[in-house]
Amino acid sequence: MSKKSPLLKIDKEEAIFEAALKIITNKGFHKARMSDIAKQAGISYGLIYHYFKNKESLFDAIIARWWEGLFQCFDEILGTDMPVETKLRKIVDYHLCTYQDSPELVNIFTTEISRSTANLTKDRLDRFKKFISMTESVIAEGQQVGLLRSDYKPRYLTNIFLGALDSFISTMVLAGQKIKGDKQRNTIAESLLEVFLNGAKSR
Amino acid sequence: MSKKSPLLKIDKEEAIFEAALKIITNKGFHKARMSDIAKQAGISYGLIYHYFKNKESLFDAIIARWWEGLFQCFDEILGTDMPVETKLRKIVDYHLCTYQDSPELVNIFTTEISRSTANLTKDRLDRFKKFISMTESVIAEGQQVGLLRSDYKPRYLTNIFLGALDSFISTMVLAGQKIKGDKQRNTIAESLLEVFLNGAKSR
Amino acid sequence: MSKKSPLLKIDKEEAIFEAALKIITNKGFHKARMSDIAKQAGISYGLIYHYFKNKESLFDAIIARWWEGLFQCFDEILGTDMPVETKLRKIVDYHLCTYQDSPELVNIFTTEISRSTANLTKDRLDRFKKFISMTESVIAEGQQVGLLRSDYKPRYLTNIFLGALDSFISTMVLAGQKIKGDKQRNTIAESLLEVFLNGAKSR
Amino acid sequence: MSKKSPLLKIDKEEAIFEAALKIITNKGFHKARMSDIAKQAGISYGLIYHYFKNKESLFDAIIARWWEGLFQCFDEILGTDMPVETKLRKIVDYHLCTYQDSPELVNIFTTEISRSTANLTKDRLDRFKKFISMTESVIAEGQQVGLLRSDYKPRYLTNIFLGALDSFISTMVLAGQKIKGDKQRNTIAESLLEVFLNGAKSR
DNA sequence: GATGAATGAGCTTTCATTCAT
DNA sequence: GATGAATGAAAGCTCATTCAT
Repeated sequence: MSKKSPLLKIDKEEAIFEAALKIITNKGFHKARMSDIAKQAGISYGLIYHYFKNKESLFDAIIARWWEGLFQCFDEILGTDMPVETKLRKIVDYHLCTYQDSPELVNIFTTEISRSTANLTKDRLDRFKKFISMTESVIAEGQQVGLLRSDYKPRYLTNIFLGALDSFISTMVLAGQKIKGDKQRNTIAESLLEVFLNGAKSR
Repeated sequence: MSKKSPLLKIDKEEAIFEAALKIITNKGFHKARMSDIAKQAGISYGLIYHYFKNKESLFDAIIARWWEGLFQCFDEILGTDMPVETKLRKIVDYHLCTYQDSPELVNIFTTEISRSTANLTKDRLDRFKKFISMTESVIAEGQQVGLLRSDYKPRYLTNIFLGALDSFISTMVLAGQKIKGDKQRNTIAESLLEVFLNGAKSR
Repeated sequence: MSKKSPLLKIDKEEAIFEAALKIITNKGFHKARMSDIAKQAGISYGLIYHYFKNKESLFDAIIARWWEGLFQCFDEILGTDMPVETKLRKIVDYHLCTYQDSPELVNIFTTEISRSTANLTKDRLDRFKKFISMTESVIAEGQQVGLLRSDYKPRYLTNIFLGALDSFISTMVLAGQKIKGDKQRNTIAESLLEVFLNGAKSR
Repeated sequence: MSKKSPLLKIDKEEAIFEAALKIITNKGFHKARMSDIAKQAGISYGLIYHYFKNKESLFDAIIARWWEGLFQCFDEILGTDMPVETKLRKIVDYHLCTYQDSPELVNIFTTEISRSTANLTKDRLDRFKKFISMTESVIAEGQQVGLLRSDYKPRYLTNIFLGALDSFISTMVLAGQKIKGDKQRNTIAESLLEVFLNGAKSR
């Protein structure tokens, strides 16, 4: 990149990663060219293949980063006795925080995975289902403890919960909006949760 | 009458349309080949170009059908004195009914337009924004008449509403679920609306 | 064409012919589409194939008309005792008169045959060579009777003669100029001939 | 040094250039396939696109080489006090020398540009007109200094001059003739000029 | 005769991937 | 590690030609 301080191996891989994020966000996976990514990363395109097997695996690496963070989030949630409200709040926070840090990562997840049947491999779908069902287990717990109404299937409430969350993010993605600071992030999280909890609360 | 009841002109165009719906749903717009579509429609691929200028305009025709129905739905809603609940219900119904009739159409809208920045042309984005803002006007009306809480921006509530709706559909799309009959459709519509209205109700 | 007076067979063939002239002139043989020609002729494109075997033979028909006129011109020249100046003048006149009547015909001959190796079939080349050699025989006759200098090969003088003639026409073709009336045609013919005869005259 | 002396970058581009010259000469621009050119150049056809944007620009590169040489020739002519005969001789020489070196280049210019309205873009036509008018300025100078007769428009004499020149070359092109050595080239140049100067001389 | 829907070979162009240097 | 020249499969699109009506 710069003449004076050449990137270390790990930095270069990261540079490619970031470049891919940006390009895939802008053009979509199919229209993103390896040469675009290389140019964005400031390297020759042949070099990408030293760090990533091919375009697909570069894509997988991106998706993996999303899932790793998310599943780690669930590790801190599942099987604990923290209140259901807090668990849901943590799920919301993971989405919003990641969006704050790397809107592109969330965008790619939203556009290329969570909505696209086209890019779905077996692996990707499995992880997606796992995510849904882990969320559903939190919702179900909420029904068991009497926080959420039990007259709807947990899957329905899960859909509504994740849908509202996803919609916020998608709208911001489409509009190119950034979350400005932690305060705005909190407002969004709170209104999201409150409407959901209120709407779905047991009575 | 005829030996094997050949398709009329309009039917042939419709056959291509349906084939495109199916193929694009399965493979996504970019991986969908014109030759796939032709094969699915049972015609030679050169013929597609008699009915549609190119791949893009075939795609546009698909999207147009979605928007036409939706905007017609809004024509019946906006500027009338029907209750806000009914208006929201009609929006939900349009989505679910269309999904019932043609899951592929809804799928394509969901995956290729409402979530994808890559396929967004100016025209497509404009229609999308129009849709959001018409929905928002219904939500805002709900706030004015005291049905919905006014301490959130109408745009927030709109996101939550559309997000929940969209999520239901996306989940069904991903899982390949069909809506089985009008009864199930009603159940979904009602639970969706009730949770939203309850969660967002003024107090 | 018109509802009231449908074209006779011969007229329709002529209409196609004229349309082909115009389209090929404008776009060149390769870019001229049969559908362009049909549209120009006011008929459906399938009908062209009732009158002409295929695109190539339509092209041949055009070229044939040129050659027929030209060879008829030579029939009136060769083997007669008319002065060489008159003979040359007749060759010039054929070119200019045809250009006056149908600039497109001359244009096609000039651009697609007399200059293009690409469109040269054996047949076409043979007729072209025949044309050159008949002209050369007139030039040679001029040398024998002492009108033209004999220290150059007849082929050289032929080239100069035909080149000057061709150049006039090509320039007019490129510039889209028409010959305005017989008077201008005469002026051109005379200056052409005078310069040539004077330059090539025996001394 | 190297195992089999691979072509340098510049050589490879030149190889494609030469291959294109040959193929376009044989088949014409429209029938010349990129794959033909690649095969002729001994490379894969994808590689052509590393060196030339597309077929059109490969064509333009060919034409550009012709014009560059020609306009350079005029640079050495215009605005100098060299005799008009010498100037005309230099124009003739450029054509004949180029033909000697690269008959294909001259052929393509002659067949695809100077005679074809089909391949004429605005740019190409402009350069062509520039060429005509620079020649005309030399002719006009000849009229002013009393070398050439002034009772004809300079444009007429220009047509005759360029026509004779062009015709020689076209005839050789069509017949596949080569200019054998400088001596033959001189003979052609001299006879061409003498006939023209003599025919057009002032008296 | 007349139409234009239907066919499919054939072309240009793109771009992921490889590999010699 | 780094480069970018080289490859060639793959896809969109065109259009001459056929043929059922």
